[in-house]
Amino acid sequence: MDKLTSMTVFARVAKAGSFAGGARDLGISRAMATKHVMQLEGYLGTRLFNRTTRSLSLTEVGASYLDRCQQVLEDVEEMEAAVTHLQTEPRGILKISAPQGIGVTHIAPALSEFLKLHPDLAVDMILQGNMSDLVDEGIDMAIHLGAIDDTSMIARKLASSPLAVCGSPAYFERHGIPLTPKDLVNHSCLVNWSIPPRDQWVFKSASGDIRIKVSGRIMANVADPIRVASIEGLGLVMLPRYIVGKAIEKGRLQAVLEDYELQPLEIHVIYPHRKYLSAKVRKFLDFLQVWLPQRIGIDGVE
Amino acid sequence: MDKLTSMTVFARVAKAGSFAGGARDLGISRAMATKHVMQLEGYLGTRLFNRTTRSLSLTEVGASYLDRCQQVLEDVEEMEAAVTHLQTEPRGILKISAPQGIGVTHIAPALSEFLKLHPDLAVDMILQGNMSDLVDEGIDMAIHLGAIDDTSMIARKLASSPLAVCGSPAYFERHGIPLTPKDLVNHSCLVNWSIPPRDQWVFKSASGDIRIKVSGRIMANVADPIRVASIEGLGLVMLPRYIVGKAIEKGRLQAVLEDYELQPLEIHVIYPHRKYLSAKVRKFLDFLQVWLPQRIGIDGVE
DNA sequence: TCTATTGTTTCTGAAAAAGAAACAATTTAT
DNA sequence: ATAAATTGTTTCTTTTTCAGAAACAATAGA
Repeated sequence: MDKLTSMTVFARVAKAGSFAGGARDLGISRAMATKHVMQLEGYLGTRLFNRTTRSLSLTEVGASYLDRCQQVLEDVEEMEAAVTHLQTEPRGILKISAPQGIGVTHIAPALSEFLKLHPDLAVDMILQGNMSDLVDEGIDMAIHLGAIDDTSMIARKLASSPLAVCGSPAYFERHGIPLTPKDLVNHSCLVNWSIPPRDQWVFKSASGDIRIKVSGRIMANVADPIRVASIEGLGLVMLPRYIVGKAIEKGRLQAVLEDYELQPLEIHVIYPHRKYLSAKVRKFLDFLQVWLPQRIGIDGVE
Repeated sequence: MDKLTSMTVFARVAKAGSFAGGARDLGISRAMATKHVMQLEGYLGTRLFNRTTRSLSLTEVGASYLDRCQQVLEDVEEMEAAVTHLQTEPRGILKISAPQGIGVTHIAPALSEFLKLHPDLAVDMILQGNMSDLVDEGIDMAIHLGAIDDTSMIARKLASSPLAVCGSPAYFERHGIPLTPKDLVNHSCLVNWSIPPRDQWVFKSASGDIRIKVSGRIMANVADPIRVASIEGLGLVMLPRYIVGKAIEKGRLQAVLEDYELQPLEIHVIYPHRKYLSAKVRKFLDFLQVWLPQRIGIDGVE
């Protein structure tokens, strides 16, 4: 039984505070979590956990072991990162997380092209993961929309896309066209709460920012449903041009409040702060940096 | 395939300079050595060795990996030592090396008694290994006779035993009894060359040390054959009392040159210099420290 | 009380690990 | 120079191990 794996399991169980939790985190069965830790205990000849049938606590030895364990696991990780850093050709699996909208419209096509250049590379794409724990999930990089606050990561700005407030012509026929941001409070505004600041739409004006708290009958954590709902006439949406561009072009949606400037949506890529960056991450970063600004704004969902 | 094992194999192969050599050192087949390294290479996506069918050299990446590898392996070892250090009860396998003579007469009995006290302990005893590479062989402790020079080890003096020059009455009848050390050059002296200073017998006298270079028809690296040969009348031996005591007592051997003082044979135990000492080593050291001085000198081989 | 969840054990199919033998390539010995 | 030995690797087979499903006892919460 791979000792490093057992150490990982042990550390995770300790962190989660339970075998079941640790097993879930790692995607293995409870049975295996137990076995790994037992193996370790057998090998070391000590209990690492005090188990009282339902609650775990680290033994004194276990606590001491955990410390060093984590250090060793980190070292191994860094060692391997250092090696893959020396590679020039991307290979292995690139695990990338992105919001659904841009993920489908831009990142996936970018990846397709990138994969063609690098035959030894594979991709694991996670759309709309909660992205709270990049490193926990083993994610190499994540696309992030809007403001950045997490400082433990490195963020690089890739592009920005203008936002548009829009609705369907049918909707405007029934409810009228808002002429100032304040009018929005009387409209049904469909919100994509995955892009901060969630249910507030911010307009720029000479007299400072105007924040409008909007609400409507649909909220979603991805852009597509509300784009569709908006076309169906269910309300207004504020979405980036790369999502609604085509719909506006074809007249299915109509932009409003165009005299009021909106803070463009910034598109960042964030990745864990590491001493060594693997070739796959390094090269795809560079690739995106060139590719995305070229494509953003000229496309849109059909 | 256990990654730590693979790392160990890789490090050993690199050290040995060949797969076959590394495999021999580790006691595994050449096939496995290859596989372990290949696995590692596959995982890292780089060659670690440049193999030109018959000669090995580390890749640039391989060299960098080796460094960190060794560090990690050391860390793991220390981590586990730290854990076993916290144990109070000896357990696992105590690997101990000793010269054949004292190994059989004293260390083995001591171990028997010690094992009775500690049910979770097992022993791996190596008699008369060349003991050059204590840590390489994974030996926990070694009994050493005579002067100590290796400083990378910790040595603790356990006891000392007087040496006796003796031969069989039949031998003396035929060749006469040596009256001074110098007479020895005309005698057949059977030498145990595993105890330094090999073929020189050193006597103390008022006018300084007298070193006599002796020679005879039998040399051995263990004491027993020359003890037996001496009893058979084949020559003189210089052996510790705990070996020849009984034979002298029973008249099968006769001590000579008793007016000349011999540097007593010192018995040390040496063990690797480690930050953490396992319970099995710690406790057996203490056990021997008490047990051996009590027994040495009162016994002898039948 | 009943239900859900925990840690562990048992069992079974799948996966792998390890070495023996075979092989080509190459060095060393005779 | 020829033979013998040694090297790294591959193939093949046997044995061992691994991993999860299911079952189980124990416990916490509703």
